[in-house]
Amino acid sequence: MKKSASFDAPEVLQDAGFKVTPLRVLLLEVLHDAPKPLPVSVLVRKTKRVGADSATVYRALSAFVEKGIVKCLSLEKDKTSYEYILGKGHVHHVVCDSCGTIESISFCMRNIHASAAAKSKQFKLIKEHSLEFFGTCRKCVRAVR
Amino acid sequence: MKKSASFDAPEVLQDAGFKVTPLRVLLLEVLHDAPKPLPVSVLVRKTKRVGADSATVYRALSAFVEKGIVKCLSLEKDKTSYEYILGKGHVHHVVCDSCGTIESISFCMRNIHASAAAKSKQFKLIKEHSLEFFGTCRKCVRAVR
DNA sequence: ATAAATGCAAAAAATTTGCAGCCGT
DNA sequence: ACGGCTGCAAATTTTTTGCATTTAT
Repeated sequence: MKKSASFDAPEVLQDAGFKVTPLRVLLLEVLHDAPKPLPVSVLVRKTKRVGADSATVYRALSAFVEKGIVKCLSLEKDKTSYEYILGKGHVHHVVCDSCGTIESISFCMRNIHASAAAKSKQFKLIKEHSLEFFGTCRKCVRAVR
Repeated sequence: MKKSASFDAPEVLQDAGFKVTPLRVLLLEVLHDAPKPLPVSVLVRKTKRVGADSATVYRALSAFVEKGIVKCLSLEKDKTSYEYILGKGHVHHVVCDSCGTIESISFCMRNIHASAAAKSKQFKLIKEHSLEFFGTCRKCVRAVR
């Protein structure tokens, strides 16, 4: 298996003012290469190979979030996941309510923030949104038949 | 302070096949009367007055979710909340990124499931979605000035 | 009567913190 | 050399589970 050819994790780390350590490089590569958000459990497991402690992983993830490199989200109950977002446009997800499979999709809605702000009493300006879909994936639909 | 005049918690419980116990009645009323999702910590605290243990609250909440009476969601990191949904249409939320205030808003998007399904490879049919907005509420905008 | 619901205690899981030492810059 | 980063251990917080007992139907 090959690493992404064009992604330069050390550069991203340096640009964000971080040191280039083995854990953070690996963590960033794993996150960048994933086609969908990865749960903490997976990130902790994958970084065990460089001897990383879960506490360090949590700390690195928080640091990444602060710099806007990754995003934290919880699509499934009691399952926090992280997703690489730097430079990427807005991404949404579809979650399988049967097996938990997650697919990322791009989906653009114009003026949605303004429309939402118009409905709101307490907010004048809305800056972000998250949109997630739920359904049963083809594999699980087949399994039920 | 008066309880909602028309909401009959015992009836909802019975219809769902549950027993009508003090805790579950109170819990359901609290959830029903709230204009926004309530975090577990709040629900546990509010039900302490009938001597409820947090384990019992968790169990009741899970039971409610299974019957489709309430919905579980986590709008803020590491903060699981529950919201009454029985009979209500789709509700969305706006979260203040500064103080965490949550406002519920109604917001309808036609054909959004079909549009999303069209973008997806792994899903043919999408059944649900969640849409949450983030911004800074008027109070916090004022505070920063 | 009987099955569901509860309280209590204990366990398990998830996340955070303190601190001394290591390592990138 | 400095400060960020790390490992390790311990503390917190959140959620779940087992079990004997109570309670609604």
